[in-house]
Amino acid sequence: MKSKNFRLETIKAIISSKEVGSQEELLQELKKEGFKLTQATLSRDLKQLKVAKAANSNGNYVYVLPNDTMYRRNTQHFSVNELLTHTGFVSFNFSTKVAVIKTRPGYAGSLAYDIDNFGFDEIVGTVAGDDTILLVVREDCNEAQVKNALMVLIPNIH
Amino acid sequence: MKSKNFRLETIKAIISSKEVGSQEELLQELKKEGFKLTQATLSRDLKQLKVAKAANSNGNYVYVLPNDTMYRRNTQHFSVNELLTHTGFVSFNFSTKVAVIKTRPGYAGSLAYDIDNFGFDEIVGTVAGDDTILLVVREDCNEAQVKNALMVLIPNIH
DNA sequence: TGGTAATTTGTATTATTATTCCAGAATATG
DNA sequence: CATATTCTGGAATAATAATACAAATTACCA
Repeated sequence: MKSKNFRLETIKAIISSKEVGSQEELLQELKKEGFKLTQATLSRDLKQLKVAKAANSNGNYVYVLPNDTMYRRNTQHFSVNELLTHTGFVSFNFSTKVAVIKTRPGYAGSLAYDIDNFGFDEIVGTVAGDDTILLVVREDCNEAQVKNALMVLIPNIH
Repeated sequence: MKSKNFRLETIKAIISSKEVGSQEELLQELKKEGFKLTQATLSRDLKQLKVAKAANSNGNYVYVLPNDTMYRRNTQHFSVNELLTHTGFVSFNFSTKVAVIKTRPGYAGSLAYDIDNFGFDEIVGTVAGDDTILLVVREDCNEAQVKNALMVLIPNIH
């Protein structure tokens, strides 16, 4: 029981201390630590550890340790479209190149994040509190245009 | 600029609502939503979104959305061995099938987690507070055995 | 508006990872 | 101790995902 668990611990330790991009690479690191195993076994280990591989901000793929939030799913089964709708949106107001979106408490951040991420041409930037988002609108855009654009993320904006 | 961002949003929506196990599968879902694209493009999308793939508790591989904690690395560069050592361990005491580990404040949870995960035969279960872990020890194990076993995780336990 | 730069995409190919089959070790268990 | 269970390597192979390259599309600016 010792050897395997120790190997798994070591894998976690390696992954959490340095960026590893492939199983080959990880095998090398493990070899350095005195382990001898094949890619097949490592693949099994990673599966058991639920280690994931994803791109980092540098555009490299790296292994990452799992955490519970990763696996959280929207239990309520909405359609994809409905899902996109559940943004906590409450109201939309416009005033001279500044738009204000009110959301349900706590929703402002994530909605603003989505808006930022979407990269709307019409929107210069956003600032979010807990239930309010300020949108700075591009000079040559009007309320209708902004509303229209946001409809992709907030279908019930009208 | 619209089409792609909308596709990315949809990918996130799909992944966060159902378990998807391969890019092929995800392509099908996207097709259902009216997108037409190739595996190559999807691969690039997933890279950009930093979507990860890992095993879930059912032994299936699923895509998971990234979260910041995933990418946290131990910046201080310890050797793997040193890393395994930094558990916040402070002291170990034993009293009739119950062991008590004191840790530095805040470390009890993660150490207990590691202990649980290791699956020591000698340990029936653990309960952790903020700086204290209670270990319930198997009837036929003594202090030395437990200490010995734990040494894998806490090299400086002696 | 025309033209160039930058981004996005598909195709084809390569790289990487998961799994299979199987037999032999290693470990647990009673 | 004997048997059952788990683990592993070896050797492919199947499955999956990443990318080089060129074409197409879109953004941007004088």
